[in-house]
Amino acid sequence: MTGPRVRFAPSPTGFLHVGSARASLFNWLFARQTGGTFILRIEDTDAERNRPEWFGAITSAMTWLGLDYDEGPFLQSELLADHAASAEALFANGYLYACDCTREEIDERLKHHAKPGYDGYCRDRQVARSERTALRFRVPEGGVTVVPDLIRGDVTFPHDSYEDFIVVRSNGVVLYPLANAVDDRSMKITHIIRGEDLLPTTPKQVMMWEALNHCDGIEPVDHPHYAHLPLLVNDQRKKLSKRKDPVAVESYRDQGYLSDAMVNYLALLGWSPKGDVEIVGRDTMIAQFRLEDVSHSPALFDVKKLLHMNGEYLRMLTTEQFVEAAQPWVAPWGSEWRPTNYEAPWTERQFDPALFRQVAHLVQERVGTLGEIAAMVSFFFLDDVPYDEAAFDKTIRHDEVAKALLASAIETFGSVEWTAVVLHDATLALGTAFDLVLRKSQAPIRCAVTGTLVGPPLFESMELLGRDEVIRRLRAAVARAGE
RNA sequence: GGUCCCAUCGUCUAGUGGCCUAGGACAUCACCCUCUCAAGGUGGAGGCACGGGUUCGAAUCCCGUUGGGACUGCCA
Repeated sequence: MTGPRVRFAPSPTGFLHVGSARASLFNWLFARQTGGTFILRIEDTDAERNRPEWFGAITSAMTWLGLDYDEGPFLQSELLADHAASAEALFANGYLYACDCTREEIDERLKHHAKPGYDGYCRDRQVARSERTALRFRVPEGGVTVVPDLIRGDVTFPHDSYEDFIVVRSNGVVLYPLANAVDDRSMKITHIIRGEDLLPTTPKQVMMWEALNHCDGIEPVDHPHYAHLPLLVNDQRKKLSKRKDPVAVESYRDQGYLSDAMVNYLALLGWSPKGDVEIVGRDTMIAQFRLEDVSHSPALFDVKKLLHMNGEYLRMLTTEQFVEAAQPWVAPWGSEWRPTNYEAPWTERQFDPALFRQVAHLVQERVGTLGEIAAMVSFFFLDDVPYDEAAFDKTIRHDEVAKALLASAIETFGSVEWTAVVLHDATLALGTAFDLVLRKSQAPIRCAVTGTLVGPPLFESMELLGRDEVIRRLRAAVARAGE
């Protein structure tokens, strides 16, 4: 394999962040288009923040999204020896120096200076290394580092704006900028595609990459190409927050968003396919994707548009596919995967798969997510109609005409041919007798049969429910109104 | 404060000097369809942040202003 090599390198925080998912998607699209290699690397060096058991959430979310990787997952925690060796080489070649300053001491010294950070106090003190010393990188004095970015062009950073940053903590852990660069070198990464928030730290990595290339005994490696993707922001125009914003990909899956819709929507954030069509499959995205075409400005993650797009995808499904996709929400007990903290409104005994199959097309064009299905069809399976009290009061309990109409309906429906068309006509005739238009005459019947005023088409629903059950419900509603 | 990034309808975007009277999508409004709710159809409103330049010609190139954001940790 001689194509580009790219990697997705998330830290395991318990779920896949939508911003990370998009970064992963763009890496994947680039790799698939160029015949390159897509590598998954879990950045778990910060033992205090990372939970080993959490990276499973990342791989399962990626699998759901269809972002298959060619190598990995590699755990950065298993590459610690490499990091340490590189740090030693940098130290031996004079690029790193020991520092025993505490944060307090530095703050004290810098109290009267406007510029925060580090003052270079230990730069030339030849401090002996100990378990109290960290290793800092000797940032070149003067000059600049240029980051070649495929999306933004060359970005120039003056060295003066960088303090001598810490590379190795006093406890021996090699920090992100070096660990990341070392792994990218050993994995022969050619293109680093990641979020724009990492752009300011990129010069550190470039400087260390360059320093490594000049260390004795280390084979020089070509610098990679960079591509910094625009940030995903919330309606405050701030970077998506793990605390305040719904960012877990898993939660969208739980709500019943389709993988294809999610991927399509994510791709549209910062990129767009040719022409006026936005609904495009993975093949089209792979064929048309260009890093050069990626937008420069932050994009707002708009759930409304995602919801619309999901509805479009839901409606493109055949009824069979729709029924299949709905299983985790309508029959979770028989489903391999099921949404977390979810319970169907009915029991396995109450649920009738054959009936659901017949009902499915009635809801397929009405829902935005698979998670909305159950509430819409629960009246088919529940023995006790789930009444919307406000609707019941308004259309039945406090309406004497409606009560009389229901009584007539019970009589009429007892003998008519049991098809949606006939039921429609019968209700129309019933309405005429009471001087009501169909929209009015169907309301109390709908409420009595389904419990609410909104839902799937009434007459088809009644046909599927059957004469006996419908009449039972009409009687129950009349009795209930008389209580 | 410093460094860097960014700037087309409310939102996501098309647009790479003349095809722009700025196109599409979501949201929104109206109408149509209609047994409810949706879905669907038709139509409307809505934008090049501002100021200078360059050019015969600028949404597109340059400069400045303003505004927004990211980073600035012994996190990643």
